[in-house]
Amino acid sequence: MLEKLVAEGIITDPKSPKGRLIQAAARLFRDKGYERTTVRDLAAEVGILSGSLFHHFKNKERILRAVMEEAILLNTESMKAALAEANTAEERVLALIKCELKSILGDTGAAMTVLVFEWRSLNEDSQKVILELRDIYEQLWLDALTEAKDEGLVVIEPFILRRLLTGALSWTVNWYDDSGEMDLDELARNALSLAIKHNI
Amino acid sequence: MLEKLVAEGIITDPKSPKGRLIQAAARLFRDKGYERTTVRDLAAEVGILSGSLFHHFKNKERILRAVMEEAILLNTESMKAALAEANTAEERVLALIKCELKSILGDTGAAMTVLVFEWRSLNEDSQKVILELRDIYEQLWLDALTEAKDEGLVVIEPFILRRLLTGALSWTVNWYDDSGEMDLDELARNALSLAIKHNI
DNA sequence: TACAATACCAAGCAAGCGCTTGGTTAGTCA
DNA sequence: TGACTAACCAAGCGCTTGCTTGGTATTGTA
Repeated sequence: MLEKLVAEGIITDPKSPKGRLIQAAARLFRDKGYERTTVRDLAAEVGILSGSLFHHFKNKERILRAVMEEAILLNTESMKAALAEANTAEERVLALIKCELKSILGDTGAAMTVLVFEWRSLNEDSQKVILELRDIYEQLWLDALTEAKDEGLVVIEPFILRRLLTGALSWTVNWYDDSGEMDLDELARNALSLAIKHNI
Repeated sequence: MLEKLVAEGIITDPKSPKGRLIQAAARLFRDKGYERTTVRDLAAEVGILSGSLFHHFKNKERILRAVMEEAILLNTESMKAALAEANTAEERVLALIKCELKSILGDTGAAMTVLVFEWRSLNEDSQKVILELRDIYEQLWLDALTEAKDEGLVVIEPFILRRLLTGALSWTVNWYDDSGEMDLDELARNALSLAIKHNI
């Protein structure tokens, strides 16, 4: 999946200098926030001097944009893949929940957290770019939830439900501990039970 | 309620210079973020020069702390009041949801948003102080949700449910528009239906 | 082996930052 | 009236910030 996107030039190779910089930026932006992270912090993290960053990106904000852009592109693809393997409406909703939780709590977690919490640090142009990518991503959610609503699995309006779920899921980054008792699948089932009325 | 807390010296009078500064800081910190808000921004907002801020607070971080401290104190009191008027477990959960939504989307919304999203800008000491106040606040939630679970209204473990709800509710600040079709009561009922199994 | 293109260094600039200092003004109350 | 205090000004200091510039290694390709 990742290799394919790298080969297509959609995502920067994480082993390249630029790719490693994007990864490091994601971590630092999540941990310290975009504003508190200096270009010197970023450079030190990949072992270069601060001025050398600007060989890879024209300014600091573009690094943030790259982090967000690649995160959303990658996770849109993995959601599509997960949807393709689900057979019922409920399975599709659960698949999306698992996918989003994995993206938030797993390897791309840093970037996803940045995507959610550092939005306002983007300039107008960048916001437009990311927004278009988000729309594609969100449409996958809306389609699945609308289908679930049509089948009577869900009572809340799909786009309201999605927004409530967005908050609930993205907030997990602030409390969920994957070394604790509850594994990610169980967390996903709990989240599913917010959305769907089971008859147990 | 507010007058009482002001009279007791728990909350700064919002009409005093210091109180107006806290209010303005809440708005600016929400809109621009703590880091992006300069002491010059803060001072200009209340019509003084930047240096004069430090007559009221020893440093910028203490302004953030004051914003958070007063927000949580005020809203803990209003939650207690709302709970006192509810008669069943379900009513109590709904009361807390409404209360939290009001605090996020109403007058204290700026401060509550700051409380949720600017946590890491507090230093260690301040985090401890605010954490103690949060514990009191969260215990009100846990008690209500535990009661609901005991009565079979809820299937998820109370402290997991609370955390999912925290995210869902606090995220509303990013999308809910009170001039739109859905009023706050309906939003609260939607949120309640995440938590509680109805037999409708 | 020539030669770009890529990746980086060394040094530092201009602007903005939080905060300090010493002093002034306006209001309160004995 | 005079002592006291809360609120603020005027000026600027020391530091950090994002970013620039001109040059140098390193790498891939023919």
